[in-house]
Amino acid sequence: MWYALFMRKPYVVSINDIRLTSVLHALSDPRRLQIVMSLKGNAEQNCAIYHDMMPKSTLTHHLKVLREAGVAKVRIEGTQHFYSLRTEDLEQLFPGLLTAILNVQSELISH
Amino acid sequence: MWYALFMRKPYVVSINDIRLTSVLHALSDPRRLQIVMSLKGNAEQNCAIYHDMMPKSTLTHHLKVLREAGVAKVRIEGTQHFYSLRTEDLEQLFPGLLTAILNVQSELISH
DNA sequence: GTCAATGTTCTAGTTTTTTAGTATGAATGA
DNA sequence: TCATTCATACTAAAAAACTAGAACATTGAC
Repeated sequence: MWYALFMRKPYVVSINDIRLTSVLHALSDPRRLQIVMSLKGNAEQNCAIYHDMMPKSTLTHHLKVLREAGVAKVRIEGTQHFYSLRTEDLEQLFPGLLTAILNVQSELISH
Repeated sequence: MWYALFMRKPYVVSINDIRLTSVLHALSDPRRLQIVMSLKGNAEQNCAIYHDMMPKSTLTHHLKVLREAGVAKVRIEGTQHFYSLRTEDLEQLFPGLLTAILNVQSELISH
């Protein structure tokens, strides 16, 4: 379609629209938090590594929540999507928050 | 007083049962986060100050979520309930987390 | 063009959460 | 005892979130 050129880049939430409640909500789901933990240390992950965690459509949903909250961003390369955390943006808005969360021991994450 | 022994103590979540996802979920609601912010700096607040924010039963619900997640605790004095944050427990489990959240500027909290 | 690989969108069913009215309980003072 | 205050419990309805199957879209290789 004619607008395909504009859709190649996924919508990214402006740093000015990131809000704490949305970020906390995005991080409050065990599966999303697991995804976020896997992106620790500026890691970039392809969706494929999560496919044993959940069905594709469920994964897409969770990644969308993370993107729309401003927690994660995606880089598209061919047919593959590579996800990473918006570490700098989050640090700027909420100093120390992401670090504190990423440092939590796995036993304390969820029941 | 002798009958103090029979006084109902509110259920308190053991520190061993506090989980990050539950804490983040509790903090992800704008009204609950507003309550938490009002408890900053070891403040202790009586429920009454929140009564212009929402109906009593709604307030009770939100306070219960905060208590059950291990974010807040309550001290009962007569008919009044005084709420405060479990600052030390949270700092022990999730170093830096609560501080990071309490330091967020109000404009960045919610839409 | 056709095909396979990779993800998204659409949709619906289920579960969880939020809200708030009403009823109930516990403590206090007259 | 009785009324009052303060807060929780119960209940039901509405809203939001989660899950996942099926269809669709995009890319790259042949």
